[in-house]
Order: sequence, then structure tokens, then C-alpha cells
Amino acid sequence: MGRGKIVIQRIDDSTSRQVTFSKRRKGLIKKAKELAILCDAEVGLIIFSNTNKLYDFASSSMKSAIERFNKTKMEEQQLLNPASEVMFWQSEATILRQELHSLQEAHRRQLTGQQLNGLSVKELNNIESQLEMSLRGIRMKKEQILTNEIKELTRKRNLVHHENLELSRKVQRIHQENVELHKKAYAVSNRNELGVRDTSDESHAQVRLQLSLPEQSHNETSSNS
Amino acid sequence: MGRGKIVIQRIDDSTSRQVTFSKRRKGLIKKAKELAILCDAEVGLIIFSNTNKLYDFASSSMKSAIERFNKTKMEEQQLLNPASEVMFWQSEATILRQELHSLQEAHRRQLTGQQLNGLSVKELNNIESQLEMSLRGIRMKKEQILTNEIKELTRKRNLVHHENLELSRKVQRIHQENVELHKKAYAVSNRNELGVRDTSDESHAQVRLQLSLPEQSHNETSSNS
DNA sequence: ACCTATTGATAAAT
DNA sequence: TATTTATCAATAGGT
Repeated sequence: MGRGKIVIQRIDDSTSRQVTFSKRRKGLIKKAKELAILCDAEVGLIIFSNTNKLYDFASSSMKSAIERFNKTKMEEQQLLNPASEVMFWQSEATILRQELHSLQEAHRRQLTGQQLNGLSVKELNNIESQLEMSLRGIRMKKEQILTNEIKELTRKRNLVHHENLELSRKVQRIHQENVELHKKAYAVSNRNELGVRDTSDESHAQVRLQLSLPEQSHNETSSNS
Repeated sequence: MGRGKIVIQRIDDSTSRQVTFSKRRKGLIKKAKELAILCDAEVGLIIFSNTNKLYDFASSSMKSAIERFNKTKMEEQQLLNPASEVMFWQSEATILRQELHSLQEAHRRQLTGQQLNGLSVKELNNIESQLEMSLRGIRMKKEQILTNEIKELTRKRNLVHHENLELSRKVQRIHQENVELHKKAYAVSNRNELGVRDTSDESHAQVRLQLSLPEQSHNETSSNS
């Protein structure tokens, strides 16, 4: 249909190619429309020129056409090869995941400096709670270790405290002996005119003060490591 | 182009419609092919008959055409309405996430009873590491609290230990006084025939034994809380 | 972008 | 569904 016949092969002349593209593209889209209307068909047509410009037509919507196409193709695939069904789903999931990832990346880049809005947080929470289950094991282990450390330290602290009390008792006991010896020494020195300094009151007071400290060690005071 | 002109509207007669569909579909696909070859264009054509049968043509592959279409449309959207860009990406992400989720669900159902294969774990790890970043804040806070508790307990333990040492020194000091008083008392009793029991060796040994305990409290022994 | 000779597509009949 | 054929539509090449 034209002044002369043409062979169907790439048109070398750039200008001719462009002209032919315009004419035929228009014709193709017109015929696609006509087919959709005349025959009650769903048609989707995508055309990219060699200059990367997009022209498209869809009788309902391209989204609908593509989804229906994918659905149909999937079903075909399923019927064709049910054994490799899993592999098919895997590859589909991988593709979707990649798209999802790039979308999230782009989104994140766009949100730079902006606060994370409620929707994103909500969506993340869903995945987060799923993953938290996985992470819980590790966290529990970690916490258990730390808790054990605390327990152990508490135990040692109590041990030391106990020793402290024992020593305090010993101090008292020795002090008691001291006092009694002192009395004897005093009685003897009185009889023999010997001058002995009485330190019992002072040392007794100091011991009582020290004994009370271990019980008060929960309070904040100066520290030494 | 035919024995008579026709108006472009749905063909009521089912048979005619089917016939026309066959002819025009063939013609449309032929012209799509020609356009792709002549003009070096990427063409994708999807046709669903009113009986839900799929016919399609793609110069390279439908996958390629659809992806290129989506990419181009996204870019157009971006240029068209940069203000609602974020919302666009969000809705796209939501759609993909839903698709991804349903795919994963289907996949999981198919894998019921089978072990989670390496790929799934690997894929989960990617998301997991992303979420770990979010969770890290909480975990760090928690650990910090526990660490502070440990530190505090350590501090108190040292405090008690220190007091313990102080008491030990006091025991020694008092013991020293005790010994000296004892010597005096002994000297006096010798001179005055008084019987005084000498307990210095025994008490001295006990004090030295108790003093060594605080330093050894790291070893595992019985506990009391 | 328009023109138009010519080819290609297809409606209707078989 | 395929073939035929008369007719119309699309378009190649020129302006």
C-alpha cells in the first residue's frame, strides 16, 4: 500500500524511518482501537521508538492488561510445568523483591532529612514484629548472660559482706578480750601505779561505726574501682 | 477495506465478531511486527479475546517491554507531580509488598513440610540486617541499663571490700594493742603470780586467715543470697 | 504536513 | 476455518 512495494527490514535512512514510524504507529494504534471496539477485546499496545520515546494504547488500562497478561502467563506456566512451579514463584518473588528493594531505596533517599511518617513506621512494624521473633533468641541469650553476671556479682557481694560481718564479730570479740585485759591491766596498774592510756571508748565507737557501713552500702557515696 | 464500509462499534453477531477478530488480530500483529522491524522499535502487544484467550506479540520480550513501560511511566509520574512523589512511591511499594507477601505465602504453602531452603534464609538476612538497625537502639538502651547495673554492683562490691580491708586493719591494730596489753598483763601476772590465759597465737592465726578471704572471693564456693 | 498512486487489509460471500 | 474477491484503508514516495 504505497507508491511502491517495500521489503520489511530496518529502514536505513533516518528521516524515512522517522516518517514511516509516525505513520505506521498511528495506523497500528488506530487498528488496535478498532479491534478492541469491534471485537470486544482487551488490547494493550506498547511502542518504544528507537529514540526511546514511549507510545502506548490500552483499551481499558495498561495496568489491567499487564496484570491479566501476567496472570494468564503464570497459569500457562503452571499447567505447562507444575514440577518447576516453585522455581517459577521463587524467580517471581526475587524479581518483586528487587523492585521492592529499589523502591524502598529510592523512597529512603527521598525521605532524607524528613521524619519517617506514620505509615512507614506502621508498615515497618509488621515486618519488625516478624523479625523480632527471630532476633528474640539472640537477645534472650545475651540478656541471660548479663543477668547471670549480675547474679554472680550479687552473690560475691553477699559473700564479701558475710565475711565483713564475720570480721566485725571477730573485732568485737577481740575488742571484748581487749577490754577485759584492759580492765585487768588497769586494776594491776592502779595497784602498781602504772600509767596506761584507756582507748576502749574510742575504739569501741569506731568499730560500731564500721559495722553499720556494710548494711548501708546501697546508698550512693564516693566510689573506688 | 472490504466489500462494504463498516462502522467502528461492537459487532453484535457473535460469529462475525469471531471472524473479524481472527482477521484483524492477525493483521494487527503483522503490522506490529513490521513496525518493530522497519523502524527499529520495541513493540509489545497484548490481546485478550472476549473469550478470554490471550494473543500477544513482543519484538524483544514482553517482560522487557513491560519493565521498560513501567520504568518510563514512573519517570513520567516523577516529572509530572514531584510534590506527591512520595505518595506515589508509597502506593507502589504497598502494592509490591502485597504482591510479594502473597507470593511468599503461596511459596510457603507449597513448602509446607519442607525445610526452609538456603535462599529464603539468605533473603531474610537482608531484611533482618535492615531491621536490626532499627532494633539496635532499643537493645543498646537495654544493654546500657544492665551494664550500668553491673557497674554499680561492682562499685558497691569494691566499696564493701574496702570496708572489709579497713576492718581487717582495725582488727590488726586492736589485736596489736591486745598483744601489747597482754604482754604487760603477762609481765604483771608473772610478777604478781596472776594466771592469765594467753590467746594471742590463736587469735592472730584466725585474723590472718579471715583477711585472706576477701581476695579469694572470686573463686566458686557456696552462695547465700 | 499534504497528496495520491499503489499496495495491503479485510468484509462478505462461499 | 480457509479461500475468494471486490472494495476500502493505509501508506510510500514525492511535494
